Amino acid sequence: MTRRKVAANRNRERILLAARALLLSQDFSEFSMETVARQAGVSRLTLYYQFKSKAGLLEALNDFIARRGEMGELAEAFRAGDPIRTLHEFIRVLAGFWDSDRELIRRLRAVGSLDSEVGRSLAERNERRRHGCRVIIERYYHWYPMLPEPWASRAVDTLQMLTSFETFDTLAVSGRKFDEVVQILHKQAYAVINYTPPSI
Amino acid sequence: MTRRKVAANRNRERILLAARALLLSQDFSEFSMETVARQAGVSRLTLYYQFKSKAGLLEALNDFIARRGEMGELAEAFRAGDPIRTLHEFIRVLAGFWDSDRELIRRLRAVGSLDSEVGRSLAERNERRRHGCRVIIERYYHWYPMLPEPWASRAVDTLQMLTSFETFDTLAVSGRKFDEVVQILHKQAYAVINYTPPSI
DNA sequence: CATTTAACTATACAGGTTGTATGACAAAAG
DNA sequence: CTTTTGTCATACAACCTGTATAGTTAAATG
Repeated sequence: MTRRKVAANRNRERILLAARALLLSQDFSEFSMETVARQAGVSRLTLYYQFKSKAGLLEALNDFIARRGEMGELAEAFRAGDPIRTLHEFIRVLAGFWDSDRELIRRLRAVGSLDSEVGRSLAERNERRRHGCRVIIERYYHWYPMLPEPWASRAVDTLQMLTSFETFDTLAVSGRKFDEVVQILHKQAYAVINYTPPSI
Repeated sequence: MTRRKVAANRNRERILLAARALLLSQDFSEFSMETVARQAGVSRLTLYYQFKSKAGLLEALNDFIARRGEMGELAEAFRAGDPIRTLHEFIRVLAGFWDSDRELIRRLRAVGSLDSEVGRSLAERNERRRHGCRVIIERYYHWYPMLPEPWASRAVDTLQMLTSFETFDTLAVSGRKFDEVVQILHKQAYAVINYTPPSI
């Protein structure tokens, strides 16, 4: 990594942080290449040089917040032997990620619904989560083989819904504490796999 | 209702239909007052005369699709004596509404997350749905009084999450048929109130 | 019937946006 | 020492929203 690239990356990060701050401030109309550049203390053309377009900047911002977290903890969840424990951890880790920057994620998703270019990069990450859901259901199916096939596919869809950002957000928006939201999600997930928790 | 108002209302409707069509066409960037006016065969200034601003047009569009449907069927659901039946119908009617114009609703909600003015009008309707959820849980609590209080409040939140557009949309987006989605929602709602359906 | 009013339109404008073209510049890399 | 890379300045085209001003026509009103 050359000295120049290091400096450039530091600049990139400053820009992304400025973009984040402005995306959080009340109205999306305030979010323009000009204001982001000014807030980052950088020329507007630098943004175009680094991110090519406004959509490119938003995609980069999405990757930026997605990369910190996720990977490590999620992989660990899948190393647990018990599929119930894995399910438990999977939900908890994802909820933690959604909770880490809720307002920002909500706005990024909104932009993704309106701009097909940004939308594609979100759908990609969605697909990875779906794969996680499928693996969990398959493992559970292997452990407790009383589940007929049409059921399993439905379970995957339901689990994906329960682990989505939108689900977490609508639960959290009514003021619930993080732990309570996770408890609700766990209980709903039990219903998906017809599991009755031992205690209570 | 004067003859003039009738003609004006017909124009309003033409504009709203044009706005709907353009909001559905791929990219939100194509949605401008100019293109909407052209598609409706009307001057751009007529839009400002009728809706005051772009946000006003989007709010009106939201009211427009919200008014057809909902009211009648929802009220009927609450007339059922059995709270389980009411819950059942409540979910089915709302799902039907979300399904009636999914793409459009998704985009309108996205705009609402980015524009605080449009957002307020969406939050209002959300509050009405929340009230419905509360009534259902309270009725159930009255019928089957084995539910302690912290539980009931949680049930309301969970039910609101399950009946939200976002929940329906993420389930439907994976290709499920409407009836299947409703079945999934019913099953998850049973988990909320710890209800076991009589026949498997 | 005469007059007012409501809905709509035409033109023009101010101030904002994105994205590109062109060229310069300094510091790091080779 | 020469080249490359990241940044910046200025300028521009083509949009956008929202407003001001004034004109038109058909319906409502007295």
